[in-house]
Amino acid sequence: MPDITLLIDGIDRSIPAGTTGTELFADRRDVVAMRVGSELKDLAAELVADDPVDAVTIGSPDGLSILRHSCAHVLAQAVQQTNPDAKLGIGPPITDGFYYDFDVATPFTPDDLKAFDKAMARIVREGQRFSRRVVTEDEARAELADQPYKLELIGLKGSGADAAAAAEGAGAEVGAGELTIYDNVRRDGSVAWKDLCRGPHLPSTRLIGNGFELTRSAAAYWRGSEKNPQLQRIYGTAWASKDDLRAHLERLAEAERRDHRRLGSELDLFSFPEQIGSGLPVFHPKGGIIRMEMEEYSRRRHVEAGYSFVNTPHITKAQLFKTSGHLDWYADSMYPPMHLDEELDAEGNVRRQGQDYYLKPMNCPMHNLVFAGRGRSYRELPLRLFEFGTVYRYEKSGVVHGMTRARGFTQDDAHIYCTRVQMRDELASLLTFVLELLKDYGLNDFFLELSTKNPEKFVGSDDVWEEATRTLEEVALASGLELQPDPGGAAFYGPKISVQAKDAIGRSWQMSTIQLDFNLPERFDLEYTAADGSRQRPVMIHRALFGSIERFFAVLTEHYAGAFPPWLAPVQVLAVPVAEVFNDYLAAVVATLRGAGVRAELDDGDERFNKKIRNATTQKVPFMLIAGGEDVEAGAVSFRFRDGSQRNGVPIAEAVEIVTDAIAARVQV
RNA sequence: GCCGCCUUAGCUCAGUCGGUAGAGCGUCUCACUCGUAAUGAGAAGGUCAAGAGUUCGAUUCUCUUAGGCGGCUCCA
Repeated sequence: MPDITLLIDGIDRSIPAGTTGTELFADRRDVVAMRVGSELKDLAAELVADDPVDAVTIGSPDGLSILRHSCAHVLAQAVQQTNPDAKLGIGPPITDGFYYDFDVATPFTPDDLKAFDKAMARIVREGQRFSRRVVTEDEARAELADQPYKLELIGLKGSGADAAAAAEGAGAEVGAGELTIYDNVRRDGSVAWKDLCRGPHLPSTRLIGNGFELTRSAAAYWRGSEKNPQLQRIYGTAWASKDDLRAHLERLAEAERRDHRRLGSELDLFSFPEQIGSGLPVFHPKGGIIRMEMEEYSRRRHVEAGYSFVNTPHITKAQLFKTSGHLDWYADSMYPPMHLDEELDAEGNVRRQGQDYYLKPMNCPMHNLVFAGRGRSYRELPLRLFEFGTVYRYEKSGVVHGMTRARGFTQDDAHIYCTRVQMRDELASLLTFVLELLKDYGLNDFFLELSTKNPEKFVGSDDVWEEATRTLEEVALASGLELQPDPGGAAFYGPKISVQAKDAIGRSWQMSTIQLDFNLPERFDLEYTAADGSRQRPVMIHRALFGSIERFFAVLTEHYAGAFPPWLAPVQVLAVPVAEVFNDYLAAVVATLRGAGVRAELDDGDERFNKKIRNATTQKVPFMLIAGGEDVEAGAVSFRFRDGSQRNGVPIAEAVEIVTDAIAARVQV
């Protein structure tokens, strides 16, 4: 057989024609697939000249996706073993795992999942081979006659529609090019199961090993649309090894421990009283202090940055939201109106027309009224209006989630009115301002996302869009941060940059947004007088830095795992006497600290010393100040820090300085 | 809004195959108190989420409502 020459893992090699990946990588057990040119393929594929080949190892991102996808097939096989009537939806790999959707008469129970887990382990041990087979559309239809959802996917492909776009995850079933079915072949050659799938897959189920686990089941709409039937989705996670699985589960446990809803009640920060209503938080004293510090620092920085402060009501007549367009577009997610001031005569006829009042879902219309309150000169621009504005949105009951998705929340909302010429500088300084401020709160790892025009849905002229988008992009690139495009992701009224921050355990959160608006200045007919005396339309920039205080509070709580840096900590110093006789001594130290503006408390309860240490530790107080006989004699105190380390015999004046310095520098300790 | 699960003391959770309930932590009281993560004893605390139904009897079974959790959809 003639040899062919091709680039294998970057090295030119000569191999016999017809060689498969299996043969090529026979001595590399961690290789589960290969990348041929730009395409991922099964190891069983034959190699041809010219296309460079790279090994895909099971631990690589591609390898893990393949593992997870194969694991989804094993799940589906397990489900159909016990439930042959289950109709198959789609089963793609996702971050950290996979899912598979099934149409079944009754939803799955946790016990079902356990049973599937066991059945999957058996299938894995059987070492079934994944075998790829090209079929024609007619053959596929015949084989999958009892699988309506698969037939629908075939139909989508046949119609030339992009199946991946038509159904999220469906790209895993039918890709571009030929239709393929994967057979799961037992060692004796019999076919255990099959599924319409583009692949690639692991060579054998055995490679899945024991690094997988089914995690939950939930309903999901077929092809992601509320109009379609709901299927039962089973989620699982899968890793290259049991150790990797354990590490993943430990990360989940850590996230669970940091959950702001849990820490919020453990540290007595906030709650959601049922009597008030879903998604409407109340802040307790300790959470209230944190929030106050967050706001105070933000206010100070905004003053320094040349912002003007405004305050606007929570409720307004309907006309304002007709002008802004909210009632046309977003009435569904607004609280319904109260109808006021209607008067009826004795016959029940309307004598005086009533008025609808709405809770505000956004602050911008109010700020526009401030702008429009009198004639504006170009000399006033940029005019930056800032407000901690509380808004109310009637979120669907299923989406309310702690403080990250509430129904009542406070935006640190600013609207900046500037000329088109000023737009670039304003955006550039805004982005710098936003990033600097976020860093002061302890977030350091950012990336940006640029949402650009949706050609189907936008207002404003093309050239303004283009200029604004180009400006946003340049400003974003100049920041040196990673920039991810989000084509078509802009709202209809203007392009947007969003700042995403990664927290201490690597999760990213969307924080600030900076958004151009070409719509509201038109709707409110906003104008300023230019230097030449002409009336001009200002450019409007919406900007929320925290997004919402509640959400930012939640993110910081999870980022710090409740151990806030001293400047934010509700109790900054807890003084713990070694025994009761030192209460007075420490009370004086606490008074000194309070005089220096420190939130210091004395634990003069009748717990024993060790218990007090423990209490302060579980409350995550940054500084514990301890005093006993030795300290009193020396006119000193002893520190115990969060990590358990100590610094004993510190003179009181120095101790106060240590604490006040840490607070002023906003450092973590 | 949709699907599933859940709701027992302030918190975390046992329990009752239908006969009105327990623990730990926390709270309160008393005693104890000298060096870095839990002193001991006692007490209080529950319309078993709310309402309706079935039943001799419901915290337990059924339905409705509210709230929560996990997804889906949505997120100006």
